[in-house]
Amino acid sequence: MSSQRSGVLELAVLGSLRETPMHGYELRKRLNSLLGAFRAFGYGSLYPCLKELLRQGLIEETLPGTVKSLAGRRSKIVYRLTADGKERLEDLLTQAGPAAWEDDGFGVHFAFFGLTRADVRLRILEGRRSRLEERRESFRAAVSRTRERVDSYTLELQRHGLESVDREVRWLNELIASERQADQPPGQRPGSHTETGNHIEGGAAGSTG
Amino acid sequence: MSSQRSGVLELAVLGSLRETPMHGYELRKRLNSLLGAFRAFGYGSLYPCLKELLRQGLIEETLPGTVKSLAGRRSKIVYRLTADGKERLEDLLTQAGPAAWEDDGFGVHFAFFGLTRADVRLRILEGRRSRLEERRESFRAAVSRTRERVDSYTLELQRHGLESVDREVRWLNELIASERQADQPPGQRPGSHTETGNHIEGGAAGSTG
DNA sequence: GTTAGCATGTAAGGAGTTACATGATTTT
DNA sequence: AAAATCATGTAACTCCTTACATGCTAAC
Repeated sequence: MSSQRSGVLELAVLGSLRETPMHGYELRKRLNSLLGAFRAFGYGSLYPCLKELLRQGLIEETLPGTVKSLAGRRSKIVYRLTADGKERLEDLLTQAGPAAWEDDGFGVHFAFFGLTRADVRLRILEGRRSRLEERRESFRAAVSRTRERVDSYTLELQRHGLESVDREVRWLNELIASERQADQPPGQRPGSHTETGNHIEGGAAGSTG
Repeated sequence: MSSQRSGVLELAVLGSLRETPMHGYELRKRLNSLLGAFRAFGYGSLYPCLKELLRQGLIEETLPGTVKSLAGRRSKIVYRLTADGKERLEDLLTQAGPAAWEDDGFGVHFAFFGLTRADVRLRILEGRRSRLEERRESFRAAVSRTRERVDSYTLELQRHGLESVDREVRWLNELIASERQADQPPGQRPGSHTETGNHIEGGAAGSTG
């Protein structure tokens, strides 16, 4: 009701505002285009979240005009991170616990990998992989356990699920290898991974379409 | 709290109990092995749901045959569908609305395709495909919109998402083709655009039932 | 001068989850 | 007889969703 303490939204909002101050409406569009696959938030989620973050002093309103020259438009409230908000974001980005391995959490964390420390990135990717490997094993067990007692749709569901999980594990393997390789040269710190830094390209880009 | 009116759990529980009467603990294991990829329910979800279904008269308790002489205290409660429960299940299985196209809903509906009418199966598969095609388009839009302004992780996330969605669309295409072929015998479908390129031989069409 | 879309919110509540509590039965 | 696991439940809570309400403003 009154306190959105954790969950994916807070991270998504803080992460987005860190890069670009925005007002709520725009934020929602950005978020939903960024995370399209995983989630889609409504205003009913966003505005209460912004309100709560404001109350906690993690973000602040900046009246239009002070930021970019929006030529006198009013009734827009542009939010940006405060110092506390940046600290909080750092905390969230550094938390590589189970929440970062579940479907939603992983998607959001990955979306902000650009702001995340290299060692944390690796821990999240590996945690996610373990999580999926568990799932894969339980799938395999299910398939072999129910091989005869089950109709063909159930079987197909499990088969397809198994294949999807398997694919994602391989994707993660490539990402992890890529991260490790980028981590090899001593002293290489993130900061400019635009074209030549620690990009992902080689591994995961199958480009088969 | 007190009423689990809709949602995936009800369908999952009714569908499972239709095939085999069970007690809660076993039901949970079955469910989580059946749906492993999509969801995993805890007892805190299941027992309240069973309680509510009982209250609605959709399921009933049946005492296990081997009851040890325990005055008033039963150790296992086996549930099975009532006539009303079967009716309700029919209803749920026939509902091919948006809820059956979202991730969770689709998984559960698909898991019980063996109990679902052929035309409803087709509608669900096609609805799901449309849903994913929408998602794919919004992904494509996002990718081309942000091609230059975005770091490589975000790009990779979108690329991977796009590929996953694409794969699932192809999977659905095969399933739909397979369903259509199994549906052919009565006669040709009038005015349907058959862009059917590849069908799934020995695939998911119900031959094992 | 009214539709369409931008922009901001609130109240109520859904659909589970988490943590906890307890007893029965099987295994060691 | 201790440990493990089977089995059933509840209270409190979380995180978000839905439906609603409102005003501004750009466009036709």
